[in-house]
Parts: sequence; C-alpha cells; structure tokens
Amino acid sequence: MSSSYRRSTIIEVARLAGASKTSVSRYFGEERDRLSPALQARIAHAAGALGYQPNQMARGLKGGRSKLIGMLVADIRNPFSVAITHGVEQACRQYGYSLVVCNTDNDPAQERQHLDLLAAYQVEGLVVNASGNPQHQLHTFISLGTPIVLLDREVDQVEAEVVGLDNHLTIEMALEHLARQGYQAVLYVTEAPEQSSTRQKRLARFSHAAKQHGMEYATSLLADSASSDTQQAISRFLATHHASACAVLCGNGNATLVVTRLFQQLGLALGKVGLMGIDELDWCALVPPGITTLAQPTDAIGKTAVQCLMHRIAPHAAAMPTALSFSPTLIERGSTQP
Amino acid sequence: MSSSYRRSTIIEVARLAGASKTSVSRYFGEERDRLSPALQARIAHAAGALGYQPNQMARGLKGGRSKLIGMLVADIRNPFSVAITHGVEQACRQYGYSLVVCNTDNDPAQERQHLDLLAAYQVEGLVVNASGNPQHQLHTFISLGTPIVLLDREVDQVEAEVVGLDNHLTIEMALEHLARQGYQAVLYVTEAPEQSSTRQKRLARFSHAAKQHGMEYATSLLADSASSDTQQAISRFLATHHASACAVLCGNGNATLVVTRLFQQLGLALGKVGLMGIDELDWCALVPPGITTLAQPTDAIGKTAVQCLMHRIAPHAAAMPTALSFSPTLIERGSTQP
DNA sequence: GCTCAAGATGGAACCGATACCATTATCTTG
DNA sequence: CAAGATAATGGTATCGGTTCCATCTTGAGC
Repeated sequence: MSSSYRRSTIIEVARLAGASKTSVSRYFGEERDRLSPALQARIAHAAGALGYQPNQMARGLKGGRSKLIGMLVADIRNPFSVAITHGVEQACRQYGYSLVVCNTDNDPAQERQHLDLLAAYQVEGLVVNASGNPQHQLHTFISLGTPIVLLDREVDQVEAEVVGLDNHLTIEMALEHLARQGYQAVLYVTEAPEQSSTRQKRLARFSHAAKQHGMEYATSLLADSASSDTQQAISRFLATHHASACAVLCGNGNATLVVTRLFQQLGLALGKVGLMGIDELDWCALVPPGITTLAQPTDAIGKTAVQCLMHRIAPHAAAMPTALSFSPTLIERGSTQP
Repeated sequence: MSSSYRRSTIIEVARLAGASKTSVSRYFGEERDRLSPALQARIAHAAGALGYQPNQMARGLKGGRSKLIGMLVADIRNPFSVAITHGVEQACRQYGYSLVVCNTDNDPAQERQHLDLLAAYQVEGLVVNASGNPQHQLHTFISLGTPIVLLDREVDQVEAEVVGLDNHLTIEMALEHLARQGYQAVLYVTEAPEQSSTRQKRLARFSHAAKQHGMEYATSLLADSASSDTQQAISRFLATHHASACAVLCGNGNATLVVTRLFQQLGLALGKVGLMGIDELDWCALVPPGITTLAQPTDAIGKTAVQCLMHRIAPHAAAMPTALSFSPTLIERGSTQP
C-alpha cells in the first residue's frame, strides 16, 4: 500500500452506480431531491463502497463555492481572541463551512499578505479582527461581492457590520461599579490605541464617563516591551491622589495581566487600591482576593459574526442578527472592595 | 463598483503580456528561471497592472499542490495548544504554506469529520494532535502519500513521527525537584488518560519515579465536570500522609488551574503543601508565592513538526530535524518551598 | 557552414467537479 | 387523446490553472 493509491473521483462513482457525473454531483450538492429514490440509493451505495468524497478544490473552481470562510485574528495568543475564534468556528461548521484562521501578530504587512492569500483560496466570507487598515484588500473583496464582517475593530473607509462589545456601555458599567464601591480616582491603562478603534473608543469614553461620575482620572499607555513606564504611571497616580480611594481600570486582558504583576511588584494590596479589568480570564479568580472583571460574551459574538456573513451568502439560511453590539457581564470580586 | 467585478485570470495576464498561459504559469511557479528576462518583465508588469494572483483552487486541482497544511487540535482553548499552533503557523508560512486549523474539542467524531474535510481540501501535510484514534482516516492519508506528524499524542497503529515533550524526562525532573525541596509524598493529578498517550506515559512514569525517589505517592483523575472528587482526593492524601511534607504535581495546565482553585478552597498554603505544574501559564507567577512549573518549548515543538512534514513534502527544502523529543525548563517559584 | 543540444516559448490535454441545456418518460388537463 | 407541463436523467462546455510535448531559436563544436 504505497503512495500509488488515488482518491476516487466522481466519474468512478458514476460508473459504479450506473449513473452520470451530473447525477452524482446532484446527489452531493443541493439538488439531491431531484433524484429518484432508486438512483439515490445506488449512488449512496457506490460512493460508500469507494469511500468517495467530493474534491473541494474542484468544487471551488467552477462555481466559486469553496465552502470556506476566512478569519483574520490580530493576536491568536490572546485568550479573548481564541474564545471568539472558537465561537466562529463552531458557527461555521453549523452552516457547513470550514474556517481558515490567519494570525497576523498585529502586523499590518502580514495582514495584507494573508488577505491576498485568502482571496486566492476563494473564501466566501471574511471575519476580520484587523490590526491595521487593509482598505485596499478589503475593498477588493467587497467589489468581488464577498461579504465581510468586522470583529471588535473597525477599519477606516470600509463599510461593513461591526460585531463586538458595546464599548460605550462597558466603560460606563466599569466606572459606575468603581464609583459605587467608593473609589474616587481612576487610572485607565490601555494598550496602544492607534491600531484599534475599540481601544480608542474606550479611551475616549473613559474621560467622559469619569468626569460624569465626578471622579479624578488619568490614563496611561502600555508600552509593548517594558512595563516600567506603566509602573511609574501607577506610582505617580497614587502619589498624586493619595487623599482619595484609587483604582486602576485595565482596557483589556493583557493590560490586566501586566498591571496585576505591577501591583505585586509595588506591593499594592488589591482592593485597597482597586483593580478592575475588561475581559474575563481563567486566573482572575485565583489571585486573591480575586480580580473584578467585565466578561465579554465571546461565543455570542463569534456566532453573530458568522450569522451576518451567512445572511449575505445565503439569505434563506440565516436571518440578519438583530443586535451586533453586546453587553458585558460584571463579575465582582475582591479587587474592587476597598 | 458592484459585485460584477471579477478577479483576473491567467489568460488575461497572458494576453496583456503578449505571452502564453504556460509562460505565465511558469512565472508564478517554480520555473521562473526558464523564462527570458524580457518575458519575465512583461509578465510582471501585466500581472501588476491587473492585480493578478493565481487562483489556489485551480492550482490545487491539477497537481494536488494545494499549498495547504492541515492541523488538528484537540482543544484550542488550551493555551498550550495555542502556543504550539502559533509555532506551527509561523513555520508553515516560512515554507510558503498556509495552515488550516481544525479544533476537535476533544471529540473523536468531530475529529474524523475534520479529517475527511482536510482530505477534501487536498492538504499536502497533516499535523495531528489527536483526541481519539482516527486510524482509518490517517491511514487513508498515509496511503495517499500525505505525510503526517503526530503532536504530543500518539495514535494506535499509526506510524508517524511524534513530536513533543520527553515525558519520561519531564516526570523525572519534576520528582527530582520535589524531592530536592524536601517533599516526601506526592499526589499526581491528571486529566483522563484514555485519549492521550502522553497522559498515560506521564502517569505510568510517575509511579515508577516516585518509588525510585523513595517517596510516598498516589494519583487522582480529574473528572470533566466537577472537581469535588479531586478535592476529596487531595484532602484524603494530606490526611493519610500528615506526617510527611506533601506536594501535588499537576499533569498539565488545566490540572494546575483546577488544583490551584482547590488549594484556595481548602485553604492550603502554597509551599507548605507543595504545588507544581507541567506547562507554564501566564498567571503562574501571579498567584502568591508563585507556582513552580515545567515549561514546554512550544515554538520549537511547532516548528519541528512542520519541518518533519516539509522534509517529506520537499526533501530539498528541509532537513529532517535531529530531535523530536524536547526537554522542559524548570521555572522555580514559591509553591515548592516548604 | 552544418549538425546537434540546449534554451525559450507556445499548444492542447487534463485535473474533478458544476451548470446549463437537451432528452426522454410520466402526468395533467381540456 | 393530443398537447403542454413536469420530473428524472444525461451530455458537454467550462472553471483557472499545470504539465507534457512540440516548435522555433540560438550557440557550441568540428
């Protein structure tokens, strides 16, 4: 049994079943009903005997129906991205599609490259968690009629549904919680907002909401490499506002990770100095006394994104989702009890 | 700019360049050198003007060169799997391949389904982190001549390279460390070993090594749903061996997560009762006084797996890796200082 | 100057499916 | 019962490339 074995083709099945290519094709396509029960049975039998499975490459060629959805993820190592990817994949399978996931590591060049690639594979839809502004590539898809859905991050000059958290509401909820717990001064820590519309929105909304709640506030950007800047920012903030109850709000999971480390380095007691994070992580319950978070409904977000796509690809199979903007869930723990 | 726009084809490029399909095909394939510099320039120009990119579906059809590698992951939400996937993807890109990742959620049925699918897409190689024993599907690939590499887990009756941690050594290192730190009794907690050869090996080796080090020991299986069994196992173990310094060794990241939670529920002080985990996680440094782990070289493992594949697909492009079995790195923290 | 091999290019079959159109058999309906 | 509609099936072009083979140059060797 060397490598001489070949996968069987539609012709062989047709021959064995005593039918035509067309009929076999129909059997494996959408038009199975048009075949008489007798023929269906013969084809089923023949296909079974030969272990036949239609070649997707050939299929994709003629009608462009690759049954492939492409997904671009900015950072696959972020648990939040993984959770969403998981939801997307499940939903795709449910609709009979497969998912090609491309990780861009937040690199716009890789992003463009991957998009070209996905185009070459004739994906029928695209879920994009952008790391840059790949307008050119996306416009090509759009003019080709390939539906696109933006995940969490918008892309300049690209009109498409954006599925994700309601950033406005999220920041609102965070500050409301912190205020209710008695914190009077809040430092917002976020990763660099240039590449991400979500980060920009949260950041902008933060100042607005802090004012509204009559809180003192400041913001700090997380540098990619070192966290010493942030460490200083925290120290300085606490020094400046030593008369008030202070808290730090983290813009995403990674920020929470870094800041938690810094709290330990600085010897800050969680709670006395408040700590709250956007994105729920495995370990937030484990660091005593637990870190308060706003959890995203990742599965729902992923599923909704796919549903949008499907509604465009096959309007009869999927309705347009009613909401594209999701609310987070507050998970209260000890880190926000002064 | 409606959906009437069509991607340009090889014929259009050929026409514009005043050349034949064949030449354009050569230009984009392996035989570019055979073309005169003048022709190359004309084709390059024409292709650029038309924004041409070869259609991978069509390409895959004739020679079976899909430029696709398939990967099966048992649990994409496991950070360890993600880290390896990341390495695999990088390596694939480096060799000019794209990666299709399929998550099986540890479900053998899904696993078989995904394998059939990958076959239909004519993947040229397969990286399998199995969750069952899909021998039938894998044998089909093998007899088709498609190279396979097993990641971390072996599959019965399937002969293929297995890339992963040296389990023997890993357990050895763990127990040596625990013994050196003065622990005299060790409980090993692992997820169900049935589906995973790695878990079986570690489990088997554990008893052996514990005896060798003259330690008392026991093992406990983690139930999927509730952790109350494990909780009891830990309590009982501590009660039985209350005269000795006790430690718990966790067979993988998930076990570490669950056990850490249980330590907190039971009010056990980390260190006094030792805790050590296989697999390094983001948060192990964050739970005071830090959890000692054995870290896997995930990137190297991923890269090596792809290199194996490439060596089979294109022997001239990649050498066979020298080692398929990797050593973990000990990261010592407070949880193993009595 | 002539022969022959190597280099450059093109023509046409083919990969494995789909889709349109044609054909035949069966069924209504006036 | 003729005539048109409908169901069941098959024939064949086609999708966008790759690949083998043929053709036409061109340069080396004698």
